[in-house]
Amino acid sequence: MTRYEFEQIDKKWQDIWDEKQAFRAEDFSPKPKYFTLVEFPYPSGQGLHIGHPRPYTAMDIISRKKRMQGYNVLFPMGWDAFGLPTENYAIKTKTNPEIITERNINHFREQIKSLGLSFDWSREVNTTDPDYYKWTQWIFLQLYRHGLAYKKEMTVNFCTSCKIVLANEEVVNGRCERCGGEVVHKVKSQWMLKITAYAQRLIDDLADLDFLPRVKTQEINWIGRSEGAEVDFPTSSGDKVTVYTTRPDTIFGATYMVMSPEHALIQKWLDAGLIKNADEVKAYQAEAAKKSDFERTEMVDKEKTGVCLDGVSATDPISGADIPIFISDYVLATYGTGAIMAVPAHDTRDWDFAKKFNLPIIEVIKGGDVEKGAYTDVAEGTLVNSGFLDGMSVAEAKRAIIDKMEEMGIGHSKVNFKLRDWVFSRQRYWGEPVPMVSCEKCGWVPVPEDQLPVRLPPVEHYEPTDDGESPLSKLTDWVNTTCPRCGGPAKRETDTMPNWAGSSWYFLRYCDPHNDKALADPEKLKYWMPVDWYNGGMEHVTLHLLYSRFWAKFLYDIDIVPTKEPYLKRTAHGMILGENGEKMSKSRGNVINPDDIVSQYGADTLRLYEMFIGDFEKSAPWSPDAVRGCKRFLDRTAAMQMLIKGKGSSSKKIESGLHKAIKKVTEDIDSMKFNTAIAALMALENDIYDQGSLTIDEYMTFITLLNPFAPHITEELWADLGGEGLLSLAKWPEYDESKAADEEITYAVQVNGKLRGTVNMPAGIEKDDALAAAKADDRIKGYLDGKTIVKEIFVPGRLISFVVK
RNA sequence: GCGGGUAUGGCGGAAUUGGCAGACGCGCAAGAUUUAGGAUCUUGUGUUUUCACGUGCAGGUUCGAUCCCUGUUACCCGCACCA
Repeated sequence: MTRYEFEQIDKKWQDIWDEKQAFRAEDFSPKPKYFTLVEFPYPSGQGLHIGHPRPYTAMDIISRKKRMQGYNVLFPMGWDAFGLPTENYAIKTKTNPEIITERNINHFREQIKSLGLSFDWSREVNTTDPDYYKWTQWIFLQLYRHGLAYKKEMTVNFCTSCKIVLANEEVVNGRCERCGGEVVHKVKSQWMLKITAYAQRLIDDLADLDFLPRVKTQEINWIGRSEGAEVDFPTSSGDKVTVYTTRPDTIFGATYMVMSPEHALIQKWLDAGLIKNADEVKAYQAEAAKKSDFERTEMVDKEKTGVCLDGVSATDPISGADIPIFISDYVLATYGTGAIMAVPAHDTRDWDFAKKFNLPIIEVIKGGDVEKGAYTDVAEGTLVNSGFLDGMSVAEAKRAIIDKMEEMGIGHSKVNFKLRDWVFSRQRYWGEPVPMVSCEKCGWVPVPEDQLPVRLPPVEHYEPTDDGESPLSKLTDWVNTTCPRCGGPAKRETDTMPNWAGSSWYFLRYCDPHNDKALADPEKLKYWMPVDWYNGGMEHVTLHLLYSRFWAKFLYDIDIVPTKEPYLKRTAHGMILGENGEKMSKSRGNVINPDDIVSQYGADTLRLYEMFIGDFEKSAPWSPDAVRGCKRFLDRTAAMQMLIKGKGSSSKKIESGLHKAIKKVTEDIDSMKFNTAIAALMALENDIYDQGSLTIDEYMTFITLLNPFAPHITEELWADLGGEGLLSLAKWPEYDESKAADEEITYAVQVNGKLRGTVNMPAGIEKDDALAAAKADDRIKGYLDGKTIVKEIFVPGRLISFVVK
């Protein structure tokens, strides 16, 4: 073979690897284990996107190299197959989603297999398989038993287009993350998961993990921890209002209080007739309730609105000052206590509000001009107008005031999180049924574990009902059941789980995918877990990644899994954009189909190009021309065998080049710098062509280094030239520093910081000899003649620099 | 507004304890070969006629700055009234 004959060899080697089960991970092997993970895809009807192979190939390269380095590698693949697009397609075509899913999976599997990825296909999982979702339901029951799943009547985000309830994480700029539809608030009874109970640990345990810094910061910001205090303010009604503040030190500057329009006490005061301007207050409440999330987002930076309560006021418990109470939608009911003390001098939002409503602004921290704007610096400035706090720094005052409040019994320090509990119910068909039964006498009763899985029953219509209930609710035969506790009449839960459920634990199932007694054998989990390296998209950091860490931590707490964190290392890939630099989409007409590239240039070309396209972490535009450059490189690699002469080493230059390449490729794979690893191999190949010959041993090493990137062509060449066994299972080359050393090094010579020439010198040259040689160089001489050398700098292996006067 | 990031030829991108800027690939140009070629091979390719100038912009530190410091501009991503 003198070029990459992909038409003949791609399929051939894929079949051989399959047949020999070359990439099968072995439970309990004495070799060191290595668990590499890619995010399993949602098998959509569109088939594989050109973006999919990028992370898959990257992790395949890492897995293949690890395998060749003697590791027992677990590199699995599966299907995250519950979800809305399938359900919507089912509605449109009146086809069973199960059938659509099977068809899509088969198509995806075939496409993925055509890329020659070294997955252990014997461990394939599918979230929609009852043998799989039995355990998703089982985990839900454990969460329920431990008080971490609860049903709650609450305001939820509802996508008007998908007709589905969304988790907070699924609402983007007030719109549906998936379809962009408008999100409104609805009050519904929902299953919730208490992820907030793990908020602190989800932050703390990041410290020991090898996650990209931006992944860590994004998770930390999303969880949104803040330290402050809760303080009780007495009111003229006799009720106390508790506020949350991160700036208790500024309490002497509190000139009014703001409560969210939804605050329970407002309703109480209205009912008791304490509020004289009740009509105005009610009107404001109604208006606030009407606003969708999108409108509310739009409100940011717009003028503040609100209504002052006439008839109820509050008292500052420290200063004793009487202050008015407002309601305003800039205070959220869902964060803190739903009420704040407003300190306009030192909070921008309060300042805006105070200016609009002509409220007093009292400076309590010196350092700014509070008539011009809020002074919010906490690092500098001292307390003024604050009684016993005067003269203290912000940090000192915080401590002092909290001590005082605790002493008085009116407040205490408090940590709050932005993270909310996870809305876990969906009123849809294509998801795992929530395994709960509602009994008139016993309330919510879990389905006994021996009755799992609660299978999705066949239905005739997949549309959600007009009242927003799941299609399952129409199946009276299925809904009506008996209570597992008392045997009386009961109804099944008709909500299903969100598509994040099955993906929250799939990596565990890979360790033991066919177990029907447990979600996985504890011994196998102990052997394989944690995942050593997990690569995925940045878009999943506050969704899937956080959810699955939560589940893994819970399962660790109840002794199901052996590690407190599921993933040791997390990296993220960039997107592949269209040729025009825009995101690929049908409407833009810039979509590239991976099948076309594979059939036109071969799988190895696609793999190589996606790795060569640019920095793995960044997005990069597709270039059809550059794809051909990669094909050319592979063709030249095959043709290079015509240059083979003899054994051993052909020249010092190629020997050292080869060893440098071993080092470079090995290190670059470990740091995901695939583009420079490939560039190094291309440069070496150019050097070999320049020399005109190489030995069989050198050639074999070269194709071994290339194998993780281009497994088909290198496997074929290896076999052609009499290589033993499969190249994919051969030994990774060892780097030998002594062989990588050059005999001669080109030194750069500078005079007064400017490059004036280069001089070749023996590798081990001493400083004095090097300086003498540089001074003797004709070109350099010209710059030194007639000048005094005031400084001589020698950087071994790199440069010589003269400073002259 | 807050948090994170980026800025280098015609294009994608290289270059780290500060040491030859532009590796590698694409594109382009000339030539060879070919019936032909979106094939292959060879050579050249940052700008400039020269001096010289060049890593978003303006300064600074240094013998020496894409890299460190100060200021500034543009763009991208995430969050967004979280008290």
